[in-house]
Amino acid sequence: MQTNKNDKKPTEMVKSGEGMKIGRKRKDKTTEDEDMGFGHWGGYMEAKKAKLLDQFHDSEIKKVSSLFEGIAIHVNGLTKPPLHELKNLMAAHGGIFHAYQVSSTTHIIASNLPNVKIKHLGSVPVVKPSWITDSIDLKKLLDYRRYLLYSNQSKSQPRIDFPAVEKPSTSGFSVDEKSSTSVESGPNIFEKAEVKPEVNSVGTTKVVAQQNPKFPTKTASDPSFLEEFYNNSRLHLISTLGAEFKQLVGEMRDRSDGKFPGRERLTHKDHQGTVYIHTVIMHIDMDCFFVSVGLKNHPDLRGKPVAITHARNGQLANVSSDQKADREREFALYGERLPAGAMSRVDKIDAQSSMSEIASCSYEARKFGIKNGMFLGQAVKLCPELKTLPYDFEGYKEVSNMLYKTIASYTLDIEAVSCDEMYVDITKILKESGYTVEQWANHIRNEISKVTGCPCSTGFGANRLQARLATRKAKPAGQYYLQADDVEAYMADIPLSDLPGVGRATLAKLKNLGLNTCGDVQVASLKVLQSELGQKAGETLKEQSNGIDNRPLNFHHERKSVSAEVNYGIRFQTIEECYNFLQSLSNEVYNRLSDINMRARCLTLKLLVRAADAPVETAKFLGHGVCDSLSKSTKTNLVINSSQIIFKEAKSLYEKLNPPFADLRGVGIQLSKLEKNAPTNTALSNFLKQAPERSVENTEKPVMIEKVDFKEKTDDKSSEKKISLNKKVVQTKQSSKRGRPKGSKNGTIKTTKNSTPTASLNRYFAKSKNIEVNQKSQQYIPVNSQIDMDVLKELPEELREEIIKEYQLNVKKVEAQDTTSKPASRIENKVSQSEKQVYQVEKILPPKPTNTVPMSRKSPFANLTWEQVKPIIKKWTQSGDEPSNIDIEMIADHFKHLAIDRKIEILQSAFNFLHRIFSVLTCNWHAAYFKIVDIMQQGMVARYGGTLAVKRKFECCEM
DNA sequence: ATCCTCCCCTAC
DNA sequence: TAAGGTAGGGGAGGAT
Repeated sequence: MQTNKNDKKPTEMVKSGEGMKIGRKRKDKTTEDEDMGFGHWGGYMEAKKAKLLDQFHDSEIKKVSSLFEGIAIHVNGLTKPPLHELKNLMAAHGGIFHAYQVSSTTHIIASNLPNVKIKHLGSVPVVKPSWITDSIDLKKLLDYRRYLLYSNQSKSQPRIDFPAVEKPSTSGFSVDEKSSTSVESGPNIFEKAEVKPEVNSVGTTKVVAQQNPKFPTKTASDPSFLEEFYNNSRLHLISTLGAEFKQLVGEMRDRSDGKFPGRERLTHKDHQGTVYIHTVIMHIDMDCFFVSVGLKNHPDLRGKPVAITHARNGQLANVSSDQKADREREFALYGERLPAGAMSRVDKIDAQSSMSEIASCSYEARKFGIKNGMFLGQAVKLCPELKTLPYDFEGYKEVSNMLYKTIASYTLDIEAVSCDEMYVDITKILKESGYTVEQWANHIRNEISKVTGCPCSTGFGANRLQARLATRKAKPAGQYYLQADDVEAYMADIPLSDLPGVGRATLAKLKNLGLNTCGDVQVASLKVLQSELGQKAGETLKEQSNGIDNRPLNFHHERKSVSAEVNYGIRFQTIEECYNFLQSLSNEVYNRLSDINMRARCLTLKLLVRAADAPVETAKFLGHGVCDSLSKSTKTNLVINSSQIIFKEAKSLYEKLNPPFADLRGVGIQLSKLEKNAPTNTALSNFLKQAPERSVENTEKPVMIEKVDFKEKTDDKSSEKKISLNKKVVQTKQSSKRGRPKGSKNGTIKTTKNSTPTASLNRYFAKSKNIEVNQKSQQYIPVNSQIDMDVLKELPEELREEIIKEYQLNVKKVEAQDTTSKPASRIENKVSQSEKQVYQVEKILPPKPTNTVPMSRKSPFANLTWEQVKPIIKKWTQSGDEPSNIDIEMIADHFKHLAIDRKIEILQSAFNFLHRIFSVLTCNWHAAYFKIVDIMQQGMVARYGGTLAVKRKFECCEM
């Protein structure tokens, strides 16, 4: 329960999910090997780190026996053979592999487990991997009890040595939990571990909660809490799977070859149907997704009221009178905070009711009034014969993948909504195949049903809203096309609750206005709607009530924030526990950030704190109870790209909010203002590694000189003549202390054909040494300001003139020489010797008055946008032999990020670093200088919103 | 006016 | 027992 801190407006924290729930797939320690033959999907594999494609991979494994039929393993920790092999073995021998331990997991495979893990494994036997391999070797399913890693019993109890029970490995053999226990006579230590009826008739079966007092229940104080929580959280799974499919669609579109095997298979039936000219949007949604998947293994329950929950029974045993009193108190408080007119989830439950949430329920259950998100206790009151099924996260993932794979074989005009729902623009499909909407609907629904074994419903319309509302009518297991002519009439009777965006609060407000259907809203005053719901929401509601929806499908999803929050199991007894958890959460959220190769600029800490009048023990086991919610975000524009920074900022925000840690009930970290990380460039990073003294942190200030003293370069005789700056050069400390880059010898530059990018870079970096200084005079001077004809030629005429004028360049044509051994322009390689012309700077810029960045001075590139300049530089870098692999965009991007950092040292380092690179690229120290100023200014202006503060910040940065 | 922060609301 | 996450749209009200 949350309360707005300011207006104390009561709200109820209700998470009602439609149907699909699954848990975040923790990062598999194993990486699946490569592309498994799905050409269409193959490239995605590398990028996704084996997430969604795991299932596809599995499907490629040929089943050779049914040895492990009925067995579902979860591998915990490092094993020999490793996890992925065990996985493959299971697939090959008819077993099931669970990436997470779920309630249907029959065995945990582990080679060793720390105590902390053991105590939370519950009742599932932990078995050594050799059980699997030995069984395969002997072609018999061996009794796992010989392979137990440890005994689940209390240590005081004697370990019983069981005789091996070996069963023939006939294909129909099933090691069902119940049947395997029957092997033993009388009670034994394993019985408790194994008797766990999967299917419960909630109203009748009563299982006494078993809790080993030696192993107190896990809360967020436990280091392994986060992982276990995520492994069991349906909401987490829904979220992460949804995000993954959105990303998947984008990636597939990027990699698509434009061929769709499914679509090609559709026969052109002489185009007997209508040829659709107008856009047709399909909305496709699996019917009570979790239940449908669960029923695949429990066909006996088809047609019965079924719900997916964690809890197995609707009534709790052993509720103390204190607990009952607390519950009543919390429920009352809960009701107080409920928005006026809103439905409560707790008004039909009592102190004994289970508060396990129903993730999904069958249509038969819905007839009793049971809804997704309802507490099991309440549901059982509505329908005592309700059957419950445990979660099967792996199964949901598998079906989701099949669903998306099926649709993707027809089109990639897909907007992923969640793991079981998407919008598809089928206009092209209809046009090409000549199918009518109805023919297509039949076809695709059949195929999905065949492939997934689960029913789905499809709705069609001219926009997403219409398609979606059509699906409502189509459900369950049906299809409906809402035609343009019918929209108006169809909308009138639609209840407002059916509209997307109309949830509990909005519905209550509308109800108070006497509005119940879209028809009501159609004739209501827009002003009234807006004053009640807000500007935007009022407008949207009005439009939607008329069936209007102008939002196009979004095929490419771009993430705007990354977050991780936990509002369950938060019970800290010390501040250290709290900070430790914050650290875990920081790691988690950082991993997600780095998974998508981004960095952030803003961090928000979100806390749920027990309301002052709420009982300390919540009604729901380890729930958050009635809470106030607080949030606070960072105000600096600090680059957030490590878990250390995340933790530091989160901790600092926590200290600002400073709630009593014992009253914490929820913690979340959100990162926003995301930016793409500069793509990693191996050449560049290798280069930096090889020349650490020139890394960003160590580069020196730009060179300065007292007098305009020139002299010929000394490091390369043959190039000296080209350089007209025949003045005395004062060798500075800076240039002399710099390490010599690889590939250069005595500062001379070897030009080698087929040189590596790194060598190239080094070579040119060495050349940038030609910027030399005399530190007495504080003047900037480009000692090596050669401007190639080619460079000038690339620029537009006016710009060329402008540069020459602005820089007062008296360019002089110099006879080309043999320069193969000179540190001259990299361009010479692509210009024939006779054509080669090098212009030289004869007149140098006037002395710079101060050592600050001359803001008023215009860059030679000032009239060009960066976008215009980029292709020019790109051309230089791409067409020549060198520096061939420098990605100019990457460099610029890299610098933009550095440039917008507030820290002056970093800014300055950035400047120096960028300057070096650009000097190399342009062979024009001065142009490079101003280009960088531009880039950095752009970066800062973009970041700081063009305020005066930007200029001040920039100006005060010593360069 | 416009932006930023701290919420609320919604969807799955 | 129970696993109440996560991302995005948007608004109120203060800061600039």
